[in-house]
Amino acid sequence: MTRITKRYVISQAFHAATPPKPVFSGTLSLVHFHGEGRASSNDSVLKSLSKETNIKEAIKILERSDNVGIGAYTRLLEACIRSKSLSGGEKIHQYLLKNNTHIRSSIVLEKLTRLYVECGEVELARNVFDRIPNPNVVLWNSMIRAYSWDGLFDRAVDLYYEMCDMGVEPNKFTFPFVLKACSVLKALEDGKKIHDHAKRIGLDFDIYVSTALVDLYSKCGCLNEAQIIFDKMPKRDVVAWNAMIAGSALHGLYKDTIGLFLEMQKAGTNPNTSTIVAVLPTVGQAKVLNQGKSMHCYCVRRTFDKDVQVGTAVLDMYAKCEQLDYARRIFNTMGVRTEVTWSAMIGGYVSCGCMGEALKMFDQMLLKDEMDPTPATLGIVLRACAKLTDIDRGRQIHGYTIKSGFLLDIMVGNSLLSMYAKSGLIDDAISLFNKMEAKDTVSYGAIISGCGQNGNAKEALFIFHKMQVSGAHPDLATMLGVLPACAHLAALKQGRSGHGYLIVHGFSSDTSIGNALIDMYSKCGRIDVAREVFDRIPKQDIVSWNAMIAGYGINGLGMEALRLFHDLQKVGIKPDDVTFVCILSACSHSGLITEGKHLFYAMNKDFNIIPRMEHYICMVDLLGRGGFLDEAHNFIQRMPFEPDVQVWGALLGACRIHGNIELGEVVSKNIQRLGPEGTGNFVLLSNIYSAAGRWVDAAHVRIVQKDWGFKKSPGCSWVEVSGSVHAFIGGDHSHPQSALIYEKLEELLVEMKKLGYHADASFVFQDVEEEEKERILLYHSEKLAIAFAILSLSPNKTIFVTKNLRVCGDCHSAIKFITMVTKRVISVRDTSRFHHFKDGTCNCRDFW
DNA sequence: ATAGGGTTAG
Repeated sequence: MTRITKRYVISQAFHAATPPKPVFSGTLSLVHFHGEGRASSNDSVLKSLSKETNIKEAIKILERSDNVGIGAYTRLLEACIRSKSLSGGEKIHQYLLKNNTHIRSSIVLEKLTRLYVECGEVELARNVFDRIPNPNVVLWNSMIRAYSWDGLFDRAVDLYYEMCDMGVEPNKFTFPFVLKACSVLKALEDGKKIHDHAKRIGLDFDIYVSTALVDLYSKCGCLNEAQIIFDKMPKRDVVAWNAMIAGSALHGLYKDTIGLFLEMQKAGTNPNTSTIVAVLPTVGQAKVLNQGKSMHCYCVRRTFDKDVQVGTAVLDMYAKCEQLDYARRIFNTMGVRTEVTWSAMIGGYVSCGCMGEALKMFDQMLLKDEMDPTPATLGIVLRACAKLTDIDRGRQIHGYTIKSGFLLDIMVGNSLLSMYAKSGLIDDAISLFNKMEAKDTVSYGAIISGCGQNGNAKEALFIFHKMQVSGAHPDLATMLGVLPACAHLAALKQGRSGHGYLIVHGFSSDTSIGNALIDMYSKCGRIDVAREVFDRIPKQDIVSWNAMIAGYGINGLGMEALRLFHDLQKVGIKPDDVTFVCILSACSHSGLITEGKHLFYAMNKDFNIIPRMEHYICMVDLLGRGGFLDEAHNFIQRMPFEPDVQVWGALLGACRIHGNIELGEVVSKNIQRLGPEGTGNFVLLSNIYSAAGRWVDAAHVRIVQKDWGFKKSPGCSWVEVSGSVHAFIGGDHSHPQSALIYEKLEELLVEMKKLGYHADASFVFQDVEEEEKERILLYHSEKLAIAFAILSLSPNKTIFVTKNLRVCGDCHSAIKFITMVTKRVISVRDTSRFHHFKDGTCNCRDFW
């Protein structure tokens, strides 16, 4: 799609730049006609030929003349070629066919082939070409070149092989054409074969052939190979330098590119606009503003800046260096601006976060005549829609991509996908994804991370498997979507196999990958492996440290988290706001209240980080869990900004743990005042009432909740057994081994009771008989998952169960008994942390 | 010359 658009633009430009020319104008071939036949009839032919519309006339005259030799036709055709008169040539062709004259003559067929080549009619050219018994190398060359010009690169390469098969030896003009085609196709293997061929003929040192080889190898990523050929060139012109520079720029090698740019000038070759246009993007990528400025000066000195492409490249460089004012100034002073210029400017605003300005410019662009958005423009604007979650505009653009046909452009499709996914419209994203005909690695990456971010990790992993079957190759970014999905599901086996894949493909030393692995392993309960990964990351960044601190936090290893926080300061990396969220919640989970309070104040005083809502949530949680309910309440009231639902929710949770009904009621009034966001809080409040036996109040809360239209999401627990995830909801009978599972639970209950277990009825939130309560509790999802795991996993194996809500208090105590009865180690990950149960205790020290 | 998927908290 992109290609078609570009060609459309180019042909428009061509028409605009070329004034209508009288065909057969000037002195062309007139002289030749005089040399042959009878002067009188030829003279009249020539006269009528001076106008294209008179070709028919010319043919009539030829028809009337006797003994018109083949030369007259070939010269006529030659004239058509020079003036690119397709219609004239076609008329002659038709005349020859009709009269069956000279139509098998090689010389006529050659001229016709060349005519069609020059007029861009490749298929017609090929048709005639195939009738020539032994075309010479020049004709083969122009045919190959014609395919290349028309974008039919694969056919250009095919034709080269055909030519060799026919025993025609390529010359120094053949190689540049066919190598160019290989370079565009990234057909390295073909390119190498052709390179060998050129070597055998001894043409590989020709400046044009060498340049084409440099271009081929550098575009295919073999920069060393390109450099070797480049170094061996006896002479290098600006095109050769540009090929080398463009190759290194393409791979984002800023230093090498600038090095070549300087070297070129030292060698006495002046850069041209193509050089500049190749170099500037790497300057922008590397954000080296000073270098960019001096390149800009160079352009001004050589008046390159009048060139649209150069101007656009300079503008883009400033935008990438976050110098929007410079970029805008360039934009304003440019005499000519193309769609690319506008797109670059809009893109600059988007990456700098100025969405309003970006959308304003996009609207202005739409109002301009003869200025239509390109696929790239739409991609940029969709990114803005995603960041703003401007769904209306996003959908509008979706409509436009359908109408314009741009939806077939895979990048546009991917931008739409990620716009929907990031706006939380995962169903729209999935349906678009299913409709997309061509899907690449990026499409899969977008939908996988989209599913993960929208809480559908299972679907994410399912699509990941489909991706591998489809033959698309997961890359680094794909895995950065897959690993969090594994982490969410605690799917250790799948996460581990992902880790293996990353090692095999050489991605495992990447920092972001390491960070995602730390998170995955620590959420799968393997804090030891997480630490190993952390220690092996060659260049840790702040995210690595944060992930590791958080990992210790949810595993109840607060002291380890604090130790790491102190190590962090020793290495000289500055903690960021997220670091404090991690360390404060780590303190909270381990009951390290003094340390947490200290850190909260140090955060502002020593680290210059102003606490955000998230930090207040952590602090309320820390104080509340620790039993300092009034202090937590005071803390909220002293907040410098309005606390949100989650802050009050943290306090309500603490009221639940410590059974404080009075404060719980105050808090829940505040929550209801703040609006409908706090679904989970209804459950908490109702639980507080029912724990105290106030069934009527509890029921009332449930009724209000219902009236407001909220559903409590059912508790769900799952466990991974030999690579597949088995999920259970409370009282669930849908599992194939259900009967065995319930039998096991009854058996366990008997043993647990012998050791002193009593079902804690305060966790049953319905007013039913005691025995019924015991059953309800016994069939909680976490207990079902544990029973299934006991049946399925060998006794020496730790059982990992994951739950979508907080683990229930009765289950928490029951699991302790289960570890005593079965002598097994059980870990439960709930929404807030890990509970590692062993020998009748849990490492959360009942701080759940 | 412009463009797509990405890790940490709760």
